[in-house]
Amino acid sequence: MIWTVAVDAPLPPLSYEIPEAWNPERGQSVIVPLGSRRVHGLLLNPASDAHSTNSSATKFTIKRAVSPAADRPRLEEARLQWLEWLAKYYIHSLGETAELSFPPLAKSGGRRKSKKSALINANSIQSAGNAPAFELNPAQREAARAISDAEGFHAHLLFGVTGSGKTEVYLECIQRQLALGRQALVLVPEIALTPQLIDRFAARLGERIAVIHSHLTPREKTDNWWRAQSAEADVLIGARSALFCPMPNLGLIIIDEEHEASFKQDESLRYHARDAAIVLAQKLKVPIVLGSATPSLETWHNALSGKYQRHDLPARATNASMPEIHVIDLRSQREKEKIAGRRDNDRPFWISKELQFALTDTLERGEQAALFLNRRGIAQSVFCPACGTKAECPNCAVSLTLHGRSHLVCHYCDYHETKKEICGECKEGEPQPLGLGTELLENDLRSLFPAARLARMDRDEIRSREDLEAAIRGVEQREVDVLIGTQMIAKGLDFPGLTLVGLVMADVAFNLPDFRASERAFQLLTQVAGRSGRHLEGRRGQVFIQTYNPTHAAIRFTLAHDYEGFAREELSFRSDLNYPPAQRLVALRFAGPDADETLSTASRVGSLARQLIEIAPFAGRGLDVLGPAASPLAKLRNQFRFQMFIKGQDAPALARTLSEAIDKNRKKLPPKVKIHIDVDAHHLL
DNA sequence: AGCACGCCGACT
DNA sequence: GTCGGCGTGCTC
Repeated sequence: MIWTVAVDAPLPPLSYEIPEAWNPERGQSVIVPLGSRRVHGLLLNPASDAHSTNSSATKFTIKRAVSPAADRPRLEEARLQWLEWLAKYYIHSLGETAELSFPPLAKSGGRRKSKKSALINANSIQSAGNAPAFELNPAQREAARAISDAEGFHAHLLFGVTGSGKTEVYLECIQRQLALGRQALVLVPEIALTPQLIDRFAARLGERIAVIHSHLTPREKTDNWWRAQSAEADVLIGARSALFCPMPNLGLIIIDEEHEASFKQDESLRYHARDAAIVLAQKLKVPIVLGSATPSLETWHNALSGKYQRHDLPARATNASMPEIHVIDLRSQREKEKIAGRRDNDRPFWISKELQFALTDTLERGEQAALFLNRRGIAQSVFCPACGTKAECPNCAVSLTLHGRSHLVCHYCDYHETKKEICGECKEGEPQPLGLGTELLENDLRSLFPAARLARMDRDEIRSREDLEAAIRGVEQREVDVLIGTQMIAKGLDFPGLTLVGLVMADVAFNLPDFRASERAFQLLTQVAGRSGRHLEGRRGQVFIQTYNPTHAAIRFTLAHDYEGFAREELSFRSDLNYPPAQRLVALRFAGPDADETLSTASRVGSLARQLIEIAPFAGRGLDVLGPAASPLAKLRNQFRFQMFIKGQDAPALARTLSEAIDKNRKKLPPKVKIHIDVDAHHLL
């Protein structure tokens, strides 16, 4: 019996002989020979005789499968169709896509108890039964009811301001599903998968939860996968990859912080977990909830058009008010100082008087503050005042960042060198630091507030999940007065003592050559601001945004707590320029060791794309090809980078056709130039 | 992707 | 003499 089999290799499905005694069925896994190796394969369809004779006429002989894959359960039809959709839409091998549905190791022979308790705090589980029944407020109750009442596929947007208690709505919806004997899947951004979140779920749902994320060991992943797959766990909480776990009774999918960029995978299968989850929910005919205080414009667009049903949580769940936001214009700050002819000697250049006073107040009250800056290190770069030379990475087209007193580091590869006392170019000037980073903030604050206990959270300080957890615990237990951090402190953290947030230089977020920069800046500003005063009563949390560009839309609308206003303005801009969500966008990336060769390859693919647009079925459908042009990060790790964009509703379809054309002509193109197609690309640098 | 095969350069 | 660099081609 001949079957087409999706093999775990970057190849289209291949034909294999499957013994009838195995009772082969679509969706079953087998082991097949491939060249000199043995790989996993997924049975797709029995090949019709006509087909098999046809293809066997073309020189290869069909091999026999080795064995059934003993510990891989059969995938159900809805999941198979979903995998087929994923592979086609994101232009990736079906076999490699299917491979994501299975755990990295073989099933263990029992003794799994100890691992699990290490993951989930025992105290939280114990309190599960007697956790006080949480009183939902009317908005939460109405949202949970509306989401739970509808049967079958429905997409919901839970639009709740920071601190509005979206998690309580999720929990209510989950418990209703569990009562019906179904399972639930909760996807959260990787960074949010802290004990803070898991404990909260465990406290309400007990021990029947499983967790999957990239910081687990293969053994832990495998064990949690089996607990969800066997329905020993009712709820699976995980990062994007958890979507692939074949849960048998899935009744509800939740995507928390759906706007988060980390839901888009940037290599291999370049899927967006939120979009993939929507399609999975459709195939499984189950409801899906997207939650955010700052929805992605894609999601907002779908809510406006009625594709998604919207539920609002307009106020914080506690009695706390939204924080009070102050915008500090750094330009006028400079002016004032010039006029005064002096500046306070003890005040670092990056902190305004207003923010300094607010910090002093907060510390005197015994409350906590957080300073946010989206940059690590001491200084962005060092430059020579005599000849103007800037220290650059020899492997990447980026400047070297100063860490500590004299350590120059590349943030994109592992290159580092020691800062010279005298400029290597002109042998005259002494290289000076330029700009600022979190490490500098920490140093300066240490002298400014010697009594304050400081903690820094960025990629230099926090290298493991354990570090992250320890740092969070430190702030929770009030062992820290001022928290200094990058992106890392922006997301989902809930610290009751935190009443002041300072954004040291908001501009870093929106001065990027990416059409989503403004959206991301707004989300970041709103989310960071949302950490302040979440549990204050009778007084508002304080937020200071320092910027050189106070009229930027991201700042204006954050100041007014006006997501809808921001979305309206930004959507009209996107629509004018044919950017998503008005149109679809596909990025083609070219990377190779030789700039000319890489560019000429990109150009050839570009003219191929333009030719394809001229012919059916794409002709006259408003497709646009932009570029190729050098990427904003023109060289990384000695690879020159160029990119090209396809815009238009049919962009993914054109990309598929283009991909086939590239494959067919692959031997005519230089082998060292890597070509990647990114459907619905998000990172454009 | 992974692996074999094959063709050149530089060592024990 | 052979070890190993990677360019090329193939996998039912």
